[in-house]
Amino acid sequence: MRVRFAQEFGASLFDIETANDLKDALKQASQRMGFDHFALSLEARASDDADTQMLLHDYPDEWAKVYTSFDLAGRDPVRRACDKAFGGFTWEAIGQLIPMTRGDRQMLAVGRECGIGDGFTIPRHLPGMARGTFTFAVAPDRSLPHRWLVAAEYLGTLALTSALKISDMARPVALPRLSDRQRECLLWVARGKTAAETAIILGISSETVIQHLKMARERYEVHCSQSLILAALFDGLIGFGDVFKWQGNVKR
Amino acid sequence: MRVRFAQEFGASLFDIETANDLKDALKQASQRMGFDHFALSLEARASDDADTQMLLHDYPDEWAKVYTSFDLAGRDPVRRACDKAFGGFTWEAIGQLIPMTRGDRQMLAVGRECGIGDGFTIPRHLPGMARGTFTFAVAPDRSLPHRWLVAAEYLGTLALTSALKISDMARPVALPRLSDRQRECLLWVARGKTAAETAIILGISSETVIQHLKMARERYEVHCSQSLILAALFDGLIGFGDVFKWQGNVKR
DNA sequence: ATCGCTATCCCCATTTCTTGGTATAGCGTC
DNA sequence: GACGCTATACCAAGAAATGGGGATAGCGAT
Repeated sequence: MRVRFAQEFGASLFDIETANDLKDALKQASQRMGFDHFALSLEARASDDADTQMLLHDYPDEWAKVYTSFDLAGRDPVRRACDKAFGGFTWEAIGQLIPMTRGDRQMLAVGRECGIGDGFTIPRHLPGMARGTFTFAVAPDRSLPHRWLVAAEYLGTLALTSALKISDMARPVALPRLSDRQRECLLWVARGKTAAETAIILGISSETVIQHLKMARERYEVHCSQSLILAALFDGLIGFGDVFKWQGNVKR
Repeated sequence: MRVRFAQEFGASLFDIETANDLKDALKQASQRMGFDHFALSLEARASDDADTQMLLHDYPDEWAKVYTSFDLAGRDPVRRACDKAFGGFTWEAIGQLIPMTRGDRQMLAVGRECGIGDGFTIPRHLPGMARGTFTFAVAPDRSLPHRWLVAAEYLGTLALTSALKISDMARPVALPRLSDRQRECLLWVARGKTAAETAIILGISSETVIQHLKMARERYEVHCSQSLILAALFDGLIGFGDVFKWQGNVKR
């Protein structure tokens, strides 16, 4: 029965062509499945500054207002957990994915006061293209319809696929290209070495290392090494394995 | 019935602790669901370490031999399609995701000759950490059990999660804990702000920001902000979403 | 009520990064 | 050969980070 619903509703998503239609359909479906609210968030890389974000939700106004006006996105534990999970997770299990600070717990509590209780969030990522999340949530006095989570995982994915299609965000951006030397310097800096140390390791002048990093920053259009490292990491140019493994000890 | 199976089998995955047990369980489950074969592939990001790859499958020996000996992974259309889809896709629909060359079709044909017909592949990616795929396949003369795809999307995800857990068991127990303020400062620095700018944003003295960062570095036992950011990112204390959403009008 | 933790603020010396230049040499293409 | 691109190397000024000292106040728990 639930599988049937998921398949039929999923199929209907393919015909949807506007964000508004998608929102209405998702609202209906989420309530039909026993959830009180949904939220779809999609962020994509785009070549120019076209619209790169899509946010559809039927959260209480109060929560939306609090969330945006208090800059809560930056400390949202749900967002962080999304970088740690292959699939959907319930909010009560976030503590198993990431360390929860006091502020994190407080934020969830504020959410409850605004009418958002427990939730089930499905994170999805297309490297170099887009990232999205789909959340099903219930009111504070209710519990998640666990029997629907299997269908939710499926439908959340399809909803994000549909949103991606609608927003025409599917165009990948040309990734900045770094030379081997630039990447090598970047990697050693990411490992915590200074430019001078990197110079010794690579057997070149420290000025040259600085120049390589300078060029790399220009290509990524960032102005500090932190941003450069994060961008390269996000794009897959370097990986955590590259950074941590050389340290030998498996501390992390 | 299918949801029930997905939930029960999914729950059983949490207790699995070795790759062999996982393989046996997946083999059983995939056949129970009407598939003939499965394949799980997980690559944790590292440049040159064998331990960071996991490949579990029950494909025919012949296909596995052809695949590896001809290094077909580099030109596998299924792998390419994985970079384009948020969720599971059937192989017959690959043409809608990526342009199919003659070589692509030929490769699928070779697969059929080796006993692999149609398939349903679920791609998953954790930026900077890992990438994985889970494939359910059937023999050439059979068709995919479409009613099971909803459950497959769910179980494939859980299987990858389980594989990640298994391969990552050397994780340290006690993660350094940062205070909310420390994390907040760290986050703004990761976003490319200087300590002075962060101070203005948070409405505190720049000396205090510096102090918070100092403490955070001490707790993580690193001596530079780069290492601090990477460690916090790896541990899930901050996330890519936290960082990039605030980079002006998002380039990334 | 004391202890531990946190948040806030301050000073200083030194190192490192960032940005703006310039310059040489090699390599492949047109 | 001229042109564009890349890797290499150097200089200088100013901004920023790092590591070493401090101090006060609040808050919750034992």
